Amino acid sequence: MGMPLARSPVFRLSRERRVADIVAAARCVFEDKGYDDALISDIAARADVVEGTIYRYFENKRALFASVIEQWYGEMLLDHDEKLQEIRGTRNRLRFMICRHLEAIHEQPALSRLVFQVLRTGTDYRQTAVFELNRAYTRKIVGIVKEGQVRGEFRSDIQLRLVRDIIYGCIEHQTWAFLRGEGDFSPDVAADAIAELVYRGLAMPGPDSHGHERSLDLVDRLTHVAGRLEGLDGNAARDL
Amino acid sequence: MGMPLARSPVFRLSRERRVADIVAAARCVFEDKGYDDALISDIAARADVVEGTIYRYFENKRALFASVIEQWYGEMLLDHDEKLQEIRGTRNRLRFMICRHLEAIHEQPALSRLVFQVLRTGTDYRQTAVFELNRAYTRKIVGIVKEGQVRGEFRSDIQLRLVRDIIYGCIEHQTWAFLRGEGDFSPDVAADAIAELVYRGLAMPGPDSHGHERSLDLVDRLTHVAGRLEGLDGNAARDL
DNA sequence: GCTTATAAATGAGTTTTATTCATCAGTATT
DNA sequence: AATACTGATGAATAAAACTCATTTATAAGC
Repeated sequence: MGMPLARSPVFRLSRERRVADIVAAARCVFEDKGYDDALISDIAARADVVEGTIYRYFENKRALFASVIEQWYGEMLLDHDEKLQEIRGTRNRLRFMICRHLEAIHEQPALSRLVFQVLRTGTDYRQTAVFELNRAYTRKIVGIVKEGQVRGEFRSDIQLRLVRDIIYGCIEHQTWAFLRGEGDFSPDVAADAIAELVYRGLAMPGPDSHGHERSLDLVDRLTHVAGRLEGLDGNAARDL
Repeated sequence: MGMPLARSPVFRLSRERRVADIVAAARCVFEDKGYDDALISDIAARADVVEGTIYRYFENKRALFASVIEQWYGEMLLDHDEKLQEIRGTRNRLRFMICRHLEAIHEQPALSRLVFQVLRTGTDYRQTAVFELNRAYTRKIVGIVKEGQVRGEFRSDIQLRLVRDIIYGCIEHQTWAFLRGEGDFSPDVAADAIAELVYRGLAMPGPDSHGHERSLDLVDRLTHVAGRLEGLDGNAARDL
């Protein structure tokens, strides 16, 4: 029998700190290896711990991955709300939401793909925190469409769920080629096209509907801009 | 050293027959266990062969899965063409395609889910036979829309790719809850709703009233100016 | 300062599965 | 009948997720 090997010096961290380190390491590894090829041993090495340590804090690989995504979603949703508040007009608000989603995918293709591939396909998806975050996010779109209905821009006989599915589904489908690494796309251009088509599909029927909603939209924007020009404080000046 | 164990009697089949058996067995197992939980040993047992035999005919688990899906797609596309030929009218034809896709998902939720989860996410998807079959399928939708444009029912300024993505994306998104086993849906009802919205989004706008051109023109100019003044977020910035 | 309880961390297993390979044995060919 | 061919076997290998008994840094109580 050999005598016990000397252990490498052990650094003990608080639970929070260690968890944060592991999640950060996992995020890197998942990003550049995908889910299956990301090894727990890779993650452990990058986080400067041993494999067993990871299982002290996470039930399994999937749970660790879920934590990574939760963190990412949290970051994203933060600056979202404030920016949306500044946007006036149904059309612009709709376009903003669409564009944001496209941008998120464009900036984090690897993580986005994994959400679609790994997380959403699980039967336990509804119990996930990510599911809840997603709901909060999609509720905003639904809210915007409702608003449009109240203002008389949109027909009131459309199912809100359907609109949500059209928007998110289209965005996703449109980005699949990019997510597989086949070429690039412009979130701005794509957002314009999608918003246009969706808007038209929802708009009130009638010969002048298109012009009508656009002028309503414009009145909003001009009101907003006029307010800013009238104020002409430091903020507005910077923005010009 | 022990003497060699007696082998179970060996049944030798033709290559084609054996492959067919294995694919059939694999399809069953994938259907009720999903991809990860479907073991090669399960499949081998159901096909009455030993694990090694499977690797004689398929490079790996993924390739076997791809074969299963190919077979399924093949079956589906067969009766598709003839039925479509009987349908008259752009709107009906569009609705038919949408409904068919919804029905396929409704009838084979397990396989559908696996296509989305396993096959489409792979970087080698474009090299797959399934990819080609999918293209053939989507080309039909594009064809119908083009036809609609020629007949003057649809606007001609819409991107065909976008229409395709809207339709498929929406279908998919709408069926995700079902695919995770949360409740049911009616392909017929869903098809109506989707077809309606899409049709409206593509349809030619109604005739304009007098003098409307001018105000539309003005709206365009003001919109542009407003965009420049607003230019605080990345959205409006593109107008500069 | 010393003892002791707590929980962070280790690293050597265990288990589960896909995959490989040397060998065997029906079937067809000469 | 001898030979080549190829379908089939099953034991072995390998890769990775996951477990656990043990160790030890840190903090709390005296």
